[in-house]
Amino acid sequence: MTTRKHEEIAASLTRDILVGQYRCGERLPSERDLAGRFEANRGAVREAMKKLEQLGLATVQPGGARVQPLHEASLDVIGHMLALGEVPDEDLVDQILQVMNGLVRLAAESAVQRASDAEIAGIRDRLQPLLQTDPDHDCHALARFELMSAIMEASGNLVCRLIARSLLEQFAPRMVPLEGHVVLDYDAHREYAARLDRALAERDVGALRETFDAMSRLNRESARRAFAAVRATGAAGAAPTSKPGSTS
Amino acid sequence: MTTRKHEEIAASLTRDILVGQYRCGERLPSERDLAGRFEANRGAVREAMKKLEQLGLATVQPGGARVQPLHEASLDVIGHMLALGEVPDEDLVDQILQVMNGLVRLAAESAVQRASDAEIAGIRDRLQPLLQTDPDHDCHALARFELMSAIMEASGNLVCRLIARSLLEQFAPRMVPLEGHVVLDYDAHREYAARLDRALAERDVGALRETFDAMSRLNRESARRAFAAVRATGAAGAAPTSKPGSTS
DNA sequence: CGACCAATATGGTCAGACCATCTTGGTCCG
DNA sequence: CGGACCAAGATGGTCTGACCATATTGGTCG
Repeated sequence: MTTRKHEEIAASLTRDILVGQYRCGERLPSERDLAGRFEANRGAVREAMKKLEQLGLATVQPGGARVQPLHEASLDVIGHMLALGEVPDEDLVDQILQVMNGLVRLAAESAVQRASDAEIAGIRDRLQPLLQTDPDHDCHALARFELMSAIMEASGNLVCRLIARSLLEQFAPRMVPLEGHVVLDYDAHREYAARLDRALAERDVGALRETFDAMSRLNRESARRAFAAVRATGAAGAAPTSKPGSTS
Repeated sequence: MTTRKHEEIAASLTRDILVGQYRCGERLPSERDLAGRFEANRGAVREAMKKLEQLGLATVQPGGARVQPLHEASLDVIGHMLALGEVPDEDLVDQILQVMNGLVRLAAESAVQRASDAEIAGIRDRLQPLLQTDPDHDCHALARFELMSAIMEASGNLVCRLIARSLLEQFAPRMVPLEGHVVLDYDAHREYAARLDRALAERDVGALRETFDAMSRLNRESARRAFAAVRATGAAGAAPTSKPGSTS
């Protein structure tokens, strides 16, 4: 292992806080204390505390560091929460899917209203792979990702892009354990892609919204089935039930 | 003097990057070089670089730090971008409003579908101040904020909450210069609040969506007018530090 | 019992050094 | 002449130790 003490310390403390080892408002051990426990110098502990503060999990002040309520944390905690168990928390994944779908919908609306014909055409090009009878799993996933990226870029909404990118970066790596259990309804995707193509061509915001809402339901249902499949196979895996939505 | 060298350095570098002083992909000066320029310890420069990396504005690697494309940055850059000028960028504010409105709409949908009757009642309670003929500016703003918070909490969607909170924390402080130029249509707000109240009571998702979309248009238009007002007054004056009477 | 104050603990900062790795520039071979 | 190769310098990463300002803590005094 690459002697990166501060990462090890930060990961340990992050996990301890997220699973409730340290309660909200409680004081964390002092930096010198932690340095002793982890057999590291105080600089390493200090960098770890900086990371905790950046994640919004704790506030570091002269006199001691205190744990903050989860709902005041940074968006970046999502990745750590997803990584708590071997399989991500299903409720949290559903929340992410809802937000992601909402953001893409918003971006698509902006794109339809703002983007040039060339940009719209670019999006529709990315839509072509989804219109074909192409059951290849990876290609389909890649096409969906590129479609989303194109929509985000054409939306001209930087805020939307930043959030979606951040969420996706934390979300995607943790979905690998479920990848094999996802069964997509390619026919439905093809149908929605066709509707999307038409809505884009005619710049029909209403149809766009309806289609994205339908795709949202499809994606969430698909994830739900994948979790059910994982539960059915991996009965031994025990995930600590840390519910999002917490104290006040 | 804050004597916090690393904050000063980070702020300076952040600003330089955001205004295009350093172009994307370009190498930043070395830590030792920057330490010399800012007459600071390398540790301070190092902490500043950590901050830049956390903001997603630069990647620090052995061999040098390089500037990253803006669309790969963290959501936290929004606050710095808003702070670039005396008055925030209008387009960026509109993007934020769009995303915030979308998030609240999503949260409200989730709340209507998931929350208990007591929680829905709690939201409707927060709606009461908006239903009265109460032209007080600050009270109205506070009521809208609390309504949003209640909806976010009742949604049970942690992701939504974290994003909205982060956005609001960066957004709200920068809106102070425009505060005095915002003219709200209280009648329209009252009408929408009534529709919202009805939609919540009947858990009518369709009506909820329509109302939030209408409120989104109202808020964006309100912001647009405020910017126009600022441009009209600030064009001649040098220092637009207007104090419109009441302080919070 | 409460207010006050000193001793202690804690985080914040700084300085200097060493190490692993990347960059850079020259050199050597084909 | 061009490309591969290698050594020297530069750069970030880490560690050690120390000092300072302030918050905490516990005792003391009124």
